Amino acid sequence: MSYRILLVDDEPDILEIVGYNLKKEGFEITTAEDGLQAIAQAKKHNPHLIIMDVMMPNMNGIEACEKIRENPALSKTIITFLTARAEDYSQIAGLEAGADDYITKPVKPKILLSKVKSLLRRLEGKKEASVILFKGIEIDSKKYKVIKDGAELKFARKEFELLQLLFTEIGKVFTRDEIMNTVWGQDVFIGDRTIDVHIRKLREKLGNDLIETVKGVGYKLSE
Amino acid sequence: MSYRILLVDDEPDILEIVGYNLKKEGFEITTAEDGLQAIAQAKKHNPHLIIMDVMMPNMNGIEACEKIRENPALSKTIITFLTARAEDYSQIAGLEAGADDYITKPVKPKILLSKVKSLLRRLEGKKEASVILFKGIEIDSKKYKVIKDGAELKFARKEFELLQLLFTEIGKVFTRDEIMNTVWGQDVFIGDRTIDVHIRKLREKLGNDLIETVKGVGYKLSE
DNA sequence: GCCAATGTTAAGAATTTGTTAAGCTGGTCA
DNA sequence: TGACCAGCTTAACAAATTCTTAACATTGGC
Repeated sequence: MSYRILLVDDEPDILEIVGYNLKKEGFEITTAEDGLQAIAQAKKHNPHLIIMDVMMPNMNGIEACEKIRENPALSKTIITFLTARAEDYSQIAGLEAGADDYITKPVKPKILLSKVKSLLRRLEGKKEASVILFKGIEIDSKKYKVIKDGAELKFARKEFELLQLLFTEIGKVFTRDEIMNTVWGQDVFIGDRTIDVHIRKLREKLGNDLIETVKGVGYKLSE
Repeated sequence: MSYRILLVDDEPDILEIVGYNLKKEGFEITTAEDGLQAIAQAKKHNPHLIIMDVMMPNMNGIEACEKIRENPALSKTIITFLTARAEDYSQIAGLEAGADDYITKPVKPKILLSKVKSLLRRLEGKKEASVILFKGIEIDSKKYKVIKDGAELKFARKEFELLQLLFTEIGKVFTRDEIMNTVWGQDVFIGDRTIDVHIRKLREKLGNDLIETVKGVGYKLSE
């Protein structure tokens, strides 16, 4: 049996693009264009996962999420918000509403997929350790939060994703290629300096001795 | 980390179809259109698996396979031929060239996938032993790190790669040609002294009695 | 002892990375 | 709608490191 996913967004374009990508992977897709429809569809199809825009007419995503969470029949449904805010991930209201995760627009197929898969994996019983601790730095990839010495630090999206990548394997050298493919995606071309600039920002916030340059190869977390 | 697969065929159609199917499964795909390209890509990306057509311009698959097999850095790479001959596996010249398996055209996605997966399963067990220990020297190729007697030593890229090569087979003599091809690549021309200089730097850092000169032949780790 | 192969050294070429500031974009808010 | 803003990318230059070379010294096998 394949997983059922409910897509909710008031822009038909988004529904189409995201829907296409998910269908290609074998998921069963249902769609809705506002919060009210979303609730109706959720009841009808009992989806495993709901990907929902926050800003919508009739009823916004937060409210819809709360309503859905009140329904015991849907207690196991995972809810993810789609949000345009690329600023500070952790600030977004909505975890309180019972959401499990966030996906930011513009949606990148690769990231979307890996996220969807990782979310659905929970249903199979496997849990992902979403919090990593190293050198007094705590990364909560579920909440997009970084805490250093007890204080929360703010990271822009690319910065966060880059940091997250480096933390996936502490000490391992990530080549520029790997970094580009993971953070920017396969078919995005950016200049070499761009990665440096992001690394610099991370160093600015986390100190100079966390990230080590391996000249000619890439970057790594220094142990 | 996902598996890297190198696809080699002179027909772009094949590359596209097969590539599409493999990407869908989460593999990282690189492509090449003849034997020469294949060798270059293999060196660059160090794929886990190479799926290669036999008949190609510039350099055919058999030759390319032999070349790749000569490269110690690619010793763990699995090579599979794509062949139109549905006759008798044993007839096909090529196992001698070091190939691991055959896939016959026309390629059926399902069969391809199950074969690819079964081939890659072989690697699971071996799981890149990325750390080698010898004479109190520890080399971690993932982390680009060398530890001698507990202390970490710094190596520049070429130095590290040269050292890494020597460690791929302890005691084996590596000729200057082998060293050049592996560390510098096929089409780079450097003077003879260059290798010496790098060897010297290694000796400087690791002691004079680790690397032995075999005059007229090359270098090796002394046992 | 001769001669080709290798060792050594330091200089400067070449490459890679760091830094800064400016421009662009897309979203937000009045 | 338009001004504003944060985030991303780029370009240009600076700095740092690595790589290569050339010139000369030394070695070891024949």
